[in-house]
Amino acid sequence: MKISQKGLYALQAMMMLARHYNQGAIRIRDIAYEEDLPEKFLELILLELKNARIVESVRGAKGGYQLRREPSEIRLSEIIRLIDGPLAPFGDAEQLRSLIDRDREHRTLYQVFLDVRNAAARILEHTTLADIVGGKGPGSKRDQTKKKTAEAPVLPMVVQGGRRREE
Amino acid sequence: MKISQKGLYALQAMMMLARHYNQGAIRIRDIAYEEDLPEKFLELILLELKNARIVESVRGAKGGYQLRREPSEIRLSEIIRLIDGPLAPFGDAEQLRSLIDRDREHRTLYQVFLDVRNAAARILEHTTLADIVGGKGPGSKRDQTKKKTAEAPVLPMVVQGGRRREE
DNA sequence: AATTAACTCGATTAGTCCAGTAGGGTTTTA
DNA sequence: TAAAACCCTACTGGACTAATCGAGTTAATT
Repeated sequence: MKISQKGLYALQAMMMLARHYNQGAIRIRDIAYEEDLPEKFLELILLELKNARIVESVRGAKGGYQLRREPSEIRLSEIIRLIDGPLAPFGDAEQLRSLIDRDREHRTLYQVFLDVRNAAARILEHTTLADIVGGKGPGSKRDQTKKKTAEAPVLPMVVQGGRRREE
Repeated sequence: MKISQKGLYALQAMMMLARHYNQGAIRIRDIAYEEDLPEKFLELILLELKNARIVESVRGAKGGYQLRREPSEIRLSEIIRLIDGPLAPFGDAEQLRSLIDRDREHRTLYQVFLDVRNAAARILEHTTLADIVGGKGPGSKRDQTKKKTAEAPVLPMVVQGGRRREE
């Protein structure tokens, strides 16, 4: 999974909206100015987020954009999937599972790809906007203490013969 | 990090060379045929792998390609970095660390990116060709125990009436 | 020595994606 | 009704992807 410039812009804009949650709609221009993003490009991005029902717009004078849900209810994975596609490093999870079933020669390789996508998913599904804006709320799991690595050990162990293995 | 078609070809070719380790050089044509890869394209890929000193070539009649090291000494991360670049989902690890230091507004976001790249690195640095071809080999530090664990689904994944995306 | 198998490598190409711009159109508020 | 703001389609230059082509070099075999 690759996060594009556009994906980064989307996340930055969403972080800003999360910081101003419940303070009314914010104009594209203000988001663009404060986050230093190209205004017209941002417009496109917010439109996509609106169509995905993650944000909502208020038209007319005094209009702008705001989140449709609490920041703690918006996962980073949702935004990234929308803008940049599946989390897997190759194809998507569904496809990888199918290849693991069907392609005997390469299933171990695809299993590694799936492990990588699961590791990414584990992080991005559990991190919400609230977690990264110093936000409120339950639903958040990230602890604020400083440590180098937060994730559970992931040891890839491929047993020849397509044996199942631990997470 | 995104693995391209070219990256997949590289990994497949390397798996094949690993399976025939110590059996002499193998012709591009044979690799292409057995793995069903475009021959001329594969030629380019093997050239890159040769310049990176991961494989070596034998010229002339009876020539071909072979690994320069044991399969257990070749990590998937090495091949992927060569063909498809850094493992991080955005930029590279170095750059992310720098952004975490310098960009106060977004450091939490970049920290998540770095967590994702570390999770991927943890897997890909520890998985070698030997691990995925059922090879011989010690040399890799994965533990040989197998535990039966039924697939851990990451999260039920809540879709709020939004656009459907696979994965 | 000639032949031939095989790698080497620069050039080219069609298609797609990325990042961003342009410019009207529509809706709402004052 | 006029201004503010979002809505939406179209376009573009550049980079990247996935190849292909073809001439050149090297080495083994006859």
